Amino acid sequence: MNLKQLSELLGLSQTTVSRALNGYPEVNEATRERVLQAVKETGYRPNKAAQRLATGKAGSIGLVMPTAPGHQSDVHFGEFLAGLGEEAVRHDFHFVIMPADPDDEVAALRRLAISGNVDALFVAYMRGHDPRLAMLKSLSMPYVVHGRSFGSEPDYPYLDIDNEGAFYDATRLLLQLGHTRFALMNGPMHLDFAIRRKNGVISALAERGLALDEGCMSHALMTDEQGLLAMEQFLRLPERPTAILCSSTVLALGAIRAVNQAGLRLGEDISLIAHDDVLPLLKPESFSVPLTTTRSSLRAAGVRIAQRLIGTVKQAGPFPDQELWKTELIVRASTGPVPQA
Amino acid sequence: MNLKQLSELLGLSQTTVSRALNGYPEVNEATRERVLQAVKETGYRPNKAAQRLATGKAGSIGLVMPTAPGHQSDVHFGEFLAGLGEEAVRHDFHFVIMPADPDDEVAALRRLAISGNVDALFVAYMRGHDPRLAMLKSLSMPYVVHGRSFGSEPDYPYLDIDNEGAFYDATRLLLQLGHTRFALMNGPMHLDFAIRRKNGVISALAERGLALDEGCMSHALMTDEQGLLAMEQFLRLPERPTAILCSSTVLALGAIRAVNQAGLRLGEDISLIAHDDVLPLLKPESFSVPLTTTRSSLRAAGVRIAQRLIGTVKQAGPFPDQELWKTELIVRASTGPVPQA
DNA sequence: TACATAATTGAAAGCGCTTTGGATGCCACT
DNA sequence: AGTGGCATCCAAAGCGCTTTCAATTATGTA
Repeated sequence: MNLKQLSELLGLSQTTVSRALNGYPEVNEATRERVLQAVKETGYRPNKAAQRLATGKAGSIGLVMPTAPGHQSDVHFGEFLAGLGEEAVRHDFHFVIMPADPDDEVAALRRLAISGNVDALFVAYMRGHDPRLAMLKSLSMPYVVHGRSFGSEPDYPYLDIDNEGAFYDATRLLLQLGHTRFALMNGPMHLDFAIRRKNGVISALAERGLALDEGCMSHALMTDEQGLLAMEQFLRLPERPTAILCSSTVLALGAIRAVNQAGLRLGEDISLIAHDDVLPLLKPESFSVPLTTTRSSLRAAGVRIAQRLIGTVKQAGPFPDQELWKTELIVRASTGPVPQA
Repeated sequence: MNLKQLSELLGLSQTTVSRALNGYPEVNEATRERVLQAVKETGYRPNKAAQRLATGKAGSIGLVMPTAPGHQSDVHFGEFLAGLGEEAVRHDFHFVIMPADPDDEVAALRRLAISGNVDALFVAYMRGHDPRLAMLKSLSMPYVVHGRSFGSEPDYPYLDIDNEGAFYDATRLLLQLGHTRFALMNGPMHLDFAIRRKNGVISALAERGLALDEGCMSHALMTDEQGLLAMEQFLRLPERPTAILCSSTVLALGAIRAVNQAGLRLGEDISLIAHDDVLPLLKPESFSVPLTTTRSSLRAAGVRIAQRLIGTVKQAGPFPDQELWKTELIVRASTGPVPQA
């Protein structure tokens, strides 16, 4: 069943049927009803390829999937994708996923853009001074960045969470509980969120005249293993930190294992706050000691970015260019007053 | 730059240029060279939408992304996708990803198929007696199943690993080491791979006149947390098992935590073999006690399935309909002789 | 009542590609 | 010279949709 057949069936022209379907105002409401009814009865579905050809819109958003060892199959990627997908499916949009080595990001993104089968780009894993921004700006294709790029003029469309604020608040909470010896378990140093989280911690500490020692900071891939290693290192320090800030619940997993192995009690000897992306795999509330977290749903961010991207392609109203989401600080049992030595 | 312009530039017809580009035999080699040269110089790229319209091929493969809580953002999904993507990008194929609730799988798959923007379907998370198979067969669209469906006639195209063989071999190894008390930590009961792995263990044990007690079997989502819980339960049994088979390295993570917490030594008091999907997040060789595993790369499976799917759409030679991959049994330090009581 | 205006609808021209159904010229062979 | 067979190439017809431009009818207005 195609447009022609449908229009013949209705005794209308293809033009009118097309307009009725696409919500054009110049078609009689009664006619539109009739068309809609016929669509329901016949099960007619417009041919995507033809629509694309005629409109020049592909109905898809492109994204690069980093694929080097370590970056590979990031737990967060799937969750984010679920968010994008949730929105995309409502608009009959789909994804063009291009796998690429992180070193090839700029080129991969350009290839994707000129490939002609995407209408918009989604960009993630932002770094400080990210080289992709300049390329994106030159591209004349809508895009939204997830995160930001520290050190670059913030004149590009993005959605980010307030990483600095989150870790500032978390640090303040621990300070109020009396802690003075802090450690930060962070993601890879070049990534934007890691930079901002570090800044948040540092500025909260600075207000009390405290500083974050180099030895009390780790930058690593956010895996269980790395969390364990980093925590073991912290625990070996002569002045053992009592307050740990952790960029991911995945890292926290390993970290807590180290704490337990050392015979220490979480929430008593050691307080820990982790950032929670709301991964269904790892619920902070069901840890043996429920985790205090800064929370922001990765999936919700995916939904919102898809909205903006698709909305822009469909020219459906203006969207804010920059959005900064606050995180929630949720206190559970992994934080407690500093132990009396 | 489009076909028309390119052909005018060359003083050829669109027909000839099109054929030269698509490898048709009836075009003079010299002409073809000339065309190829011009393509290089002008940077001409065929318009995908037009090709799709003309050929009726969308150049994409569709997949459903399960999205219910728990199933959500499965670690394995991303890794598998990386494999699919790796192959797809070589052929300028992309994915249409449709998120759907697992309860809605059949309908979602049908919607995807009739949406008209996919040429082939990829289906995963197979269950015993999977209801999707009948629907797929009625669809007249190529598809490949990852895994199989226990209890259904195996007359559909699939790629699976020999789950039964893997766990049979693993069990045999442990038997040879003298173990007699076994436990199996498995994935969700309804999933095909879980059924087959259980069968593998049972049949190896049966050869020695042993059986797998109900209490020594757990079926759960493959998360760290569930691994911990299951192992804690096993360790509380009066006749504590000494040999553990584990359906995932993620489960093993939690399981090992429980072992450590109980003050037992992995590879000495308790032997454990886990199935390793080669997730970059979790390398069995870098566990504190390196893990003995049955290994099969999920990513490689993704690549292969994409090959078959794309090859079928492009009608590039016949592909085997059924493939069963052997797994590797890799012995590391988490297995040892049964402790002398 | 006559005419401008608004409300509906249609015919037809693309969008850029593939492919069918011939052309054309050239050669070898009767 | 006449014929059939090849090797090349092309004109033109779609693929199924959107959209421009124009036609038709209904509605007001003077």
